[in-house]
Amino acid sequence: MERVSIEDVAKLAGVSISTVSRVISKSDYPISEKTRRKVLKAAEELHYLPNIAAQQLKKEFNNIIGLMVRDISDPYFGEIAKGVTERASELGYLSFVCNTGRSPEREVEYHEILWQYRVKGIILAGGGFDTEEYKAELMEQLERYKNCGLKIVALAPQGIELPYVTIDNINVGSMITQYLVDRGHCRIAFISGPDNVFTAKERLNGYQDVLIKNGITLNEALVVNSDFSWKGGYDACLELLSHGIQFTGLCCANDNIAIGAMHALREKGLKVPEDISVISIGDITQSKYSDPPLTTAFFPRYELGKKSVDVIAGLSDLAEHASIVFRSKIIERESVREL
Amino acid sequence: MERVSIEDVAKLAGVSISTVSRVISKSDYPISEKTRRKVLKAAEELHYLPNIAAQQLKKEFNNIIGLMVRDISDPYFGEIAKGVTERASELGYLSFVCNTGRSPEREVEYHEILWQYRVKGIILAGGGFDTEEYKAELMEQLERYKNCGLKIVALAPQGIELPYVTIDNINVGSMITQYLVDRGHCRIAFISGPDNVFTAKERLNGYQDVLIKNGITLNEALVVNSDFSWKGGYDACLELLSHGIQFTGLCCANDNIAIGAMHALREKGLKVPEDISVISIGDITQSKYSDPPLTTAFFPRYELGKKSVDVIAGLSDLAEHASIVFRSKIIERESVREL
DNA sequence: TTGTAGGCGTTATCAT
DNA sequence: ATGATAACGCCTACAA
Repeated sequence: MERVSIEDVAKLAGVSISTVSRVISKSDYPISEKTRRKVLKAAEELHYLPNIAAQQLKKEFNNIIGLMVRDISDPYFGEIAKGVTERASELGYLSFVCNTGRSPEREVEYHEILWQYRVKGIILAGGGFDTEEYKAELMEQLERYKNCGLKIVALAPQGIELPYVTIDNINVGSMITQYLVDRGHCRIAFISGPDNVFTAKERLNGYQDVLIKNGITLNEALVVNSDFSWKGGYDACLELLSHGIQFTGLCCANDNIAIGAMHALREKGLKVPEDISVISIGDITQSKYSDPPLTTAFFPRYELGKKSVDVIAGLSDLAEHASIVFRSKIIERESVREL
Repeated sequence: MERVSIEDVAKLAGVSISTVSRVISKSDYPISEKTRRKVLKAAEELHYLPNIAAQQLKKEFNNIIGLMVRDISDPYFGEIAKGVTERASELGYLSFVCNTGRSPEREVEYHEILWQYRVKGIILAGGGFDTEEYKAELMEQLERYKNCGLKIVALAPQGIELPYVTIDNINVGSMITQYLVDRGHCRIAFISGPDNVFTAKERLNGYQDVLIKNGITLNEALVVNSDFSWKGGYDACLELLSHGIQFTGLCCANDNIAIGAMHALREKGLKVPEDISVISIGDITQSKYSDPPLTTAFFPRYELGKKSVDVIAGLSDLAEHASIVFRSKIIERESVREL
């Protein structure tokens, strides 16, 4: 019973392996009902399931999707992963989750391994790094993928042209900033992500655009970087406060940052939203359960994940350099007050 | 350049495919330095990487680990997945993340697919269901796996004997309850998980044991089920409150529940820990950033994930029905007060 | 309707 | 030190 192959089934059923193959793979090849039953019975009895590696040898690609994330324990990526894995399994795919830990080198390694597995496509969930080296590596991979038909989809900006399923990060950065401006805030701080990550840069750009458009002077001391984590937000907020510059509004590049920052504010005796209004981007599940519940821009992570699988499966035809852009909107909760 | 195989490399290098194979697979077979270089150069030039499916055909198993989780977007599973994927890739494995969405049927489906991919092992991250049908199915799979050497490891109770890498859930349920008792609480409520999931049952048992041991009468109206989610905790807490029974302490089966419950308490004007002390199990990252920061029992999810990969890789020899049990401890923060 | 045989890309076993 | 060849398990023309 150890290694049961198609041949064992054929023997037990008293037919040829081609017949078994045809029955098992549900081809529309005509098979007498009697034979089919014999085969099915034998397969059942032996607990036969085809070896995918062997099937694979004939095909061009595996039914596998590679999902590249920076940190799968981050709810941001977790929700994307959920969308990807669920949709993938609906369509008969399996998903490799590749945790890069924010290391460009690991990411490149993963690309090679995924390629060896002949995955059908790769989803880049995190934003790319703005370094020449990283971009060059990525471009090279892409070139290879294009030649062989392996599909690639990005959910966040990579600094190069490729198929995107995403939201407009500049725009969402603007939205949250404008939201505060509209409510009378003009001293607005921004806690960003790492300064070499495109996602962070774009959101920050959106913030800056709005300030300029509204005639508010940019103040470098009001912008601080973090690493998109709770702790990062906490630390960054403390740093921001240490600058001693007054502000009434705080835009955060994601919800993690905002939750960490609110924690820091609380520790410093500052009340949200009475003293400081906080707004961010993400709408992760726990943003609803923070204290106060967080006002944040909806980011359709689950949908993004699902859609990107459709693109790879060829269900959603996305031209080579086209993009699918989802819309965002502000989820109003209780962390912002009108001045 | 489309599909480059070992044969292409052999041709370009002007050697036989066996030679290429020996060079590429780094066998300790003697190869002249000159030939080796020729082969490596050709491989480089063609961007050759071996097709794993083909290699697979020869081997018994793939270097793939299947990770079965209920909900990858839940930080509990996210952290486990991080431990698994990181350790896996250190050891040259890739991980399929299988999101079962708490459906036993999907779980069984996944087992079949993973088997077809000839994965090296499967990690059961969530607690099993206490239904005869589910257990029977699982037992059957296990039988098959045992026959062919596919390893299986559970991180949470499944109701049957198999290798575990886990913590003692009964004990941790007791620990948090005792912690409240020690601080003078005797009216203690418990928000559990789904009542057919072993993890939830065991933690609840621990709670009941402690109450009995301390001569506190069990009150059914103080125990409520949830689904281990934020919303579940929120709803369950509201339900609990609706029973109208006074309590000063609240044990939650996990941090999600606690965070949701604290939200409900806040809405009802109840202060934590002044009016109600809350304690739970998990120590997920955001438990530190809740308001107030949550006192909770440490649950080494990342370590559990890592260790289970070691077991599958054969690095940590775990006898067939033995277990590796991690220790827990209470992380004291600010959600509990002494009466 | 069913069976036979060749090939998918590798590795391992023989030869040379 | 290198090369030819037979598996590995499956699919698919092509035959019967």
